Amino acid sequence: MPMARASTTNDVFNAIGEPKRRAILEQLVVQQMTVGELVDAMEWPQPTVSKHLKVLREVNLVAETRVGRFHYYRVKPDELRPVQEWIHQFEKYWGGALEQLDSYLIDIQNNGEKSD
Amino acid sequence: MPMARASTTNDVFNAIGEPKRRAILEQLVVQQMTVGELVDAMEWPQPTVSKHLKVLREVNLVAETRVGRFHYYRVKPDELRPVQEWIHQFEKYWGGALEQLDSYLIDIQNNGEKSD
DNA sequence: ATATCATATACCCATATAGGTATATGTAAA
DNA sequence: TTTACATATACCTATATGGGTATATGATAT
Repeated sequence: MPMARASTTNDVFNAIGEPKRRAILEQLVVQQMTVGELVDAMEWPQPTVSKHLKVLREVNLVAETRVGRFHYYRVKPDELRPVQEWIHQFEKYWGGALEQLDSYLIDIQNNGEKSD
Repeated sequence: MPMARASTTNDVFNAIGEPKRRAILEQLVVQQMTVGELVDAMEWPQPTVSKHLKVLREVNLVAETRVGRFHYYRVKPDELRPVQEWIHQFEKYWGGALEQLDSYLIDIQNNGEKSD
C-alpha cells in the first residue's frame, strides 16, 4: 500500500505555485474586489474563482469582508514575507555562481573528469 | 468531458512549492553535493531525491556536473529572481493593509454596491 | 570479463486537485 | 411572500504527481 503524495495547497509556497492564484493576487493587490468583479476580470467560471479564493483564504493570503451579498477580497501582503525571506538566503549568490564554480574546479582537479 | 488540471511542476514557482524540493535547494546552496550525499543528508530514498532533482533540473534551478559516476548538483540561485520580482510588487504594501482598509470603508459608505 | 557502486528511470499505486456542472446558501429587491 | 442576485459548495472526472519498489544505465574497480 503505497503512501501517497502529501497535501500541498495548505501552505503559502504551494498556494502561489498555481498560476491562476498568482493572477488573482495580482488583481487584488491593485484593489480589493468582489468575487463577481474577479470573475469579470479573469473571465473564468465563478466556481473556479471561488475555489481558488478558498485556497488563498486558507493560507491567509487573502481576507474577506462581506457587505450584503458581496464578498470583498483583499490581499494580505505580509503573508508573502516567508517566501521573500526564504528567497533571501539565496540572494547573496546572485550574479555569482563563482564560489560554486571554484569548488567545482577543485573537484574536477581532485577527481579527473567533468561534463555539463 | 472534464478538462483536467494543468501541469504545474514545469515552472519555478511550483518547483519550490514542494517542501522536499525547498529542502534540497537549502542543502545545495550551502555546498554542491552528489546525489548520494543528498540522500545521506535528507534521509530519503535515493529515487525520491533523484526525481525531485529532475524537477529542479527541468526548471533550471539546479545544474549537474558529472564526475565519473558521481553527479554533482548545485543551485542556480539566479533562477529564483522571477519569484523575488513577483513578490516585490507586494512589498510596498507590507506592514500596512491600511490603504486597502480605507478603500473598503469608502466602498461600504458608498452603500457597498458594485459598479458594473 | 565481472562485480560493485552511483544514479536515473520505469512501473505501480494512492491521492491531491484543477476543471466543469449543478445545486445550496444567503441576501436583497420586487 | 417570491424573485433575482452573489457566492459557496457538493459532486464528478481526468490527470498530475509524490512515494515505493524494482530495474536499467553507466562508471569504476578488481
